[in-house]
Order: sequence, then C-alpha cells, then structure tokens
Amino acid sequence: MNQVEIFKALSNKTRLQILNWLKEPEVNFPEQLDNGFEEGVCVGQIQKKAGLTQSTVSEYLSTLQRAGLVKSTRVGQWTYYKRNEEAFSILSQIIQSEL
Amino acid sequence: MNQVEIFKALSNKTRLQILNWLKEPEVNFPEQLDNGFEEGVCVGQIQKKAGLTQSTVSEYLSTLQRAGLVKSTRVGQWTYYKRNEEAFSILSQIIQSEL
DNA sequence: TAGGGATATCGGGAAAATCCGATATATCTT
DNA sequence: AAGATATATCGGATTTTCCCGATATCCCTA
Repeated sequence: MNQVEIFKALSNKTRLQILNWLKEPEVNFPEQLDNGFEEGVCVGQIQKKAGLTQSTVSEYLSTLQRAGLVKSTRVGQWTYYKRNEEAFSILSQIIQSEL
Repeated sequence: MNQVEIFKALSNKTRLQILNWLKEPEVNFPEQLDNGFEEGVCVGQIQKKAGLTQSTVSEYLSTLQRAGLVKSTRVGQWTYYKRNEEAFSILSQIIQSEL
C-alpha cells in the first residue's frame, strides 16, 4: 500500500473516469453485455470510451493496477479489468486515520 | 473540490509528511510551544523539519492550500498553517461514494 | 502454421512537477 | 529610515508525466 503511488495514479482525469466507469460496467459498457462483468471490462471497450490510443489506455490500466486500485484477468486474448473495492475502502480509512 | 488537484497535492512524500506532522503540532513542533497552535505552525518550523529549502516548503504549503487541505493565517511576519480537517472528511467520503 | 485480432511494451516529443538559489515583499525593531 | 527576519515569488536545471505511433507478444482460428 504505497500511498504516493496510489495518489499519483489518481492524479489524472482519464484514470479517474475509468475507475468511475468501472463502478457500473453494465451501464457504461453496454456493448459488453455478453459476459456478465464478473471478470470486468476488456481494454478495447475502455479505450473506445476514453477516446485515447490503445497504448495509452493499456498503460493507464497498468498504472491503476500497480497502485492496487484494479485487478485484471486474462481470458483468451482479452484482459478484463475490474475495480478492487477493498483498496478503496482501505484508502478511505487511511485518509481518515493516517493521513 | 477539484479531485485531480487534491490527488496531485497528495502525490509527494514531503507534502504527505507535512500533513501528518500537522496532525499533532505539539508533538512535532515543540519549538513552537509559545503560541497554542490554534493558529497552526509557521513556515520556518515546517521547513526546518522537512530539510528542504525555504522556497520549496513555501511552495508546497501553497500547493496544499490551493487543494484545500490546509488553511493559513498571517500574524505579523509569520504565516501559520494548519490542517483543514473538513477537507479530509469530505475526501474520505468521496473515495467511498463518488470515486 | 499462417494470419488476424487484442493487448503490452518501446521510444520519444511536449508539458508539468521537483527542488534549488536569488530576489522581492512584508513586517518588526531600533 | 535602516536593518533584520519571515515568507513569497521568480527563473531555471533536472526529472517525471502525458500521450502518441510503431512494434512486439500472445492467443485464437482457418
């Protein structure tokens, strides 16, 4: 739980948006209704919505993952990303007690 | 309440330390026992503890203030900084509900 | 096993952050 | 008014972030 790394990951508008979109994948990624979102949302869907290049979005997702804010699952050629809710819970507590 | 600005302000080890020191000024700034800390701690004390130059620490405190995380009071030639606890409370809630 | 699609990684130009020394401003004292 | 002290602001060298295009890797299918 590296605090500076977490806050750096959160210091970007697009990355904050991605995290927000992943709160309600069924609303924000209707094209991916086939799988039930238990795995998360694949990079391509997120990239399309973000409107940035594939490499940039892939890098942003790695940044979020290194910070522990999302988890990924590889299924075939797709990598699905979803929020790590526990991390947000812990972060919220850290801000109240430690920070 | 600009979220990106807040997280950027928190994305620095020294600034996090300053915020932490200001949680217990009487413990961390014993040299300033004369005034009762209601006003906060002056820049010079923080600078000495941080071990960075005066200009850097002054700039860091401005950054924290622009983000709303600290408040300042000018008294004579001193500027006293203290935490804005309300901001941390709100931030903690934002992480739980909005982020 | 060849080709195609999804994702990751690499190299880089532009912009922002980091932290410094020098200087400006404000205030207090004498 | 002059000197001393505390803080703020400025200019800049260095590092980091942002975001891209090109390329590499992985996996699936014909």
